[in-house]
Amino acid sequence: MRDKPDPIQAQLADARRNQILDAATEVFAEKGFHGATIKEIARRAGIADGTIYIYFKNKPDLILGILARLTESERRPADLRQGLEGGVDFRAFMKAFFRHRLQVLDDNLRAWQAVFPDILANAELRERYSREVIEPSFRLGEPVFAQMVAAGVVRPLDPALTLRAVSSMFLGMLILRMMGDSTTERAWADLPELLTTLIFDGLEKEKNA
Amino acid sequence: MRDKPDPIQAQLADARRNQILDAATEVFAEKGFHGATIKEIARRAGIADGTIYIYFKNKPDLILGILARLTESERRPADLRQGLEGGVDFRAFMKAFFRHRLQVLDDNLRAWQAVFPDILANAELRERYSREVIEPSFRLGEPVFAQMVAAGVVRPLDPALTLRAVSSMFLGMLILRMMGDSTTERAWADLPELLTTLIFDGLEKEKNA
Amino acid sequence: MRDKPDPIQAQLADARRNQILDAATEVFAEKGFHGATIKEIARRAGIADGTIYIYFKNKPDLILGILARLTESERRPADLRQGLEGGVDFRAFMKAFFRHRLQVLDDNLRAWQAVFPDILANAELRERYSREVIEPSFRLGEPVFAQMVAAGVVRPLDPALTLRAVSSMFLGMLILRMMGDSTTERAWADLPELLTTLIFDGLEKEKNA
Amino acid sequence: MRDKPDPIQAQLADARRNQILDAATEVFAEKGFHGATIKEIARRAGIADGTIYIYFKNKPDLILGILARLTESERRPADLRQGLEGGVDFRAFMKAFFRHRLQVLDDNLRAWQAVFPDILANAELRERYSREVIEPSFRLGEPVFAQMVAAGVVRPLDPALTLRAVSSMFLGMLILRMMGDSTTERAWADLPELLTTLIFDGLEKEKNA
DNA sequence: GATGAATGAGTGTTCATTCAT
DNA sequence: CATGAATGAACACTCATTCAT
Repeated sequence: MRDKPDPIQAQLADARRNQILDAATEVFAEKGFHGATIKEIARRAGIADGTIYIYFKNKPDLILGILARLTESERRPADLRQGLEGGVDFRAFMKAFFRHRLQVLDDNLRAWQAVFPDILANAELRERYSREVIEPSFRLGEPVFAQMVAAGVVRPLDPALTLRAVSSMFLGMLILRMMGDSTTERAWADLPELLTTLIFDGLEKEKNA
Repeated sequence: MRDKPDPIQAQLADARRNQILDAATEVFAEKGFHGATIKEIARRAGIADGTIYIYFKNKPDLILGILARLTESERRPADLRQGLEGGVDFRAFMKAFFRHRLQVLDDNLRAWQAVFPDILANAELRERYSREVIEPSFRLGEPVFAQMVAAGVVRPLDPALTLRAVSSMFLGMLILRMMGDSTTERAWADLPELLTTLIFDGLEKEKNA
Repeated sequence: MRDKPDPIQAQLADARRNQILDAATEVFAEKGFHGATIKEIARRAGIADGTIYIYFKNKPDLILGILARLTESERRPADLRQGLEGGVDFRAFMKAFFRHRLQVLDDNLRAWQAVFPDILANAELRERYSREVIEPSFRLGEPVFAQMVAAGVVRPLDPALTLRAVSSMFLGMLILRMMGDSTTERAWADLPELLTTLIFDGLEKEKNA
Repeated sequence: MRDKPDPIQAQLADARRNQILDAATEVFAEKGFHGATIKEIARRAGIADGTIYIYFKNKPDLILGILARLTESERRPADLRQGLEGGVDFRAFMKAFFRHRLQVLDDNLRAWQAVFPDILANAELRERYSREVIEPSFRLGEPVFAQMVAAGVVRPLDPALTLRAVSSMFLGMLILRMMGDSTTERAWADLPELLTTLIFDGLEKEKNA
């Protein structure tokens, strides 16, 4: 009644939260935020409607909950040692990094599908996500890229814009997946190689003959 | 007394339709499809609620109307002569093409913002758009790219995937704009150059010293 | 410009009114008063929506118009000479009268179908029809029946009630027709004989052996 | 904790359903199906609008609900022993049967008023009611009447038609009640006797002097 | 007179949210 | 905590009616 119950209760509560968020993710992904009803989410989670409101303030809060799990999962640092053993090969690092990003996107596809349309549609959510996730992420990446330019590893391009262009490519591929493009889905495993070639080497043939 | 009225009526009706679609585009872009109410759209268009239903079957039909205007506008062929004078320089062509695409995206930004979240959220719309716009567009581009590979102009990459990757980059940049990213907005005019360098020349520095 | 146009105009106007009432009768009969729309009635009459409002104050006024034509048609006195030639046979008169009533009901079936449900549903119409048609009709019939009782032609039953009972039978048969009962429809021609036997002679077998 | 709740819940739900149907019957009877609003029905039932939709799919479903209660109530078999004690007097049986039918009609007057206009107006409902109630009822009665003809108890008339004629009389009297005819209302108790005389003995005076 | 585009009041229905049990 | 019946605000949509042409 004082110390013990807490951790157990907390774990149970956490399990419930995740159970609800799983159901919400499914239903949002299938029908969109507005097409989904609390009733359906509760049914899918195997609980009563009202129970959802014990764990979440309201329906939009479910989106925030999914988004939080999502950003946390995306934030988990990659283990990029694979493919980087023996030497500071930037091309190889890039490919490993791309592979990791694509893997994470693929893992979270349903969650993105659940959350992304509403991020785009809802001004408040849009600004919040921009401010809290996108901008910080770019702010982190820009000096890194600038450093690489300075080190002469990559072509001297505008860091902010280049970063956005490369990120856009992943964003765009994610959306193709969300649109159900089967070609993209089937070839997902080939993307690290292809994108690395495209971005690192360029389309132009036989550059260094 | 029999010939004249028809075209005039048709023109008036067309004007009304566009007036309504303009208002709908604004409101959908601001509040999303479900956040927007017919009342607000009518108010914004300066007409009565009921009038909308003379020109459109129902609310979803407004999205289809916006989408139709959008795809028509996107379909209009580019005049790529600028920047292509004097020689068949593929890099220059690519840049001109990119500039045109970006221009069109910029012109239609509000319409995309109105329509895109719902395309992602709504399975029916998603499939329809995939089938009617995206797939045909890729089907058109793939042989062109394949030809360029065969001609030795570009590196031998999988056409379907490469096309998707490049398209994704534009899709992604569009989404960054929709997210309100000010950097992307400010530098939109620099993108043709940057993206061309990135994709055609690659990130790697000094490839052909 | 003063005298001549009038009758012609009046005739045209009358034709239009009837054209509209014909269409309204059809549509009301098919879909009921509320299920019918002015648009559909106008379309069926081959005119524009607004035109109806030149000839009728509003939608309920159409019901009154149909009802007026109906009561007028029902009021037209029967020519009961057929079957009454040679002698004052009351049974024969009754049968002739029944035949005439049934004929009129059959002629006006569509109009009844159009008008009757709304008479029942609408308190105002109900009271109006009771006051203006039903009650006067009974008030007319009661002394006649009373006279026949006095004359010893028929059994001494309460005139008001007996009249109502007999009328009810026709009302009920009309409703069976409106309900689509095919037996009643097929045997409509046999009804005068049957109803006369039933009411005049009674069910009981072989009364006067 | 598992057995009890169910029956109690079911009973509560049933009470709610009936509470709603009672209110709907009143409002439909007063204003007709289309004149009645869900708001008014809810107000009359002392509940919120939305609650109605927990128990009924939609507004038409309320009519079906009233109709179901009505047909069930009409189906309850009569206890015809009264007036039949001591001998198989068919005339007495008929009178008792008539009395019972009239009693039931009187009991359900409001429900009939609520439901009947819409049965007449609505083709779907009309067919359904014909098929499910009227036709089976006649199919049940016809052989009974035919038997009585065979037994020589009644005059040899077409069973199907005679049955319809007699039923029509009750249908018609019900409609006179619905029309508000005060004479019919006041004399309702006298009807069994009168109708029996009319139908069994016939109008003709002194048949068996 | 005739038209039919425009109007906007009115309503059935949904569904997020609450709260008594 | 869990439930799910009840709530009622909100909204898409219809359609009788009007009126400028």
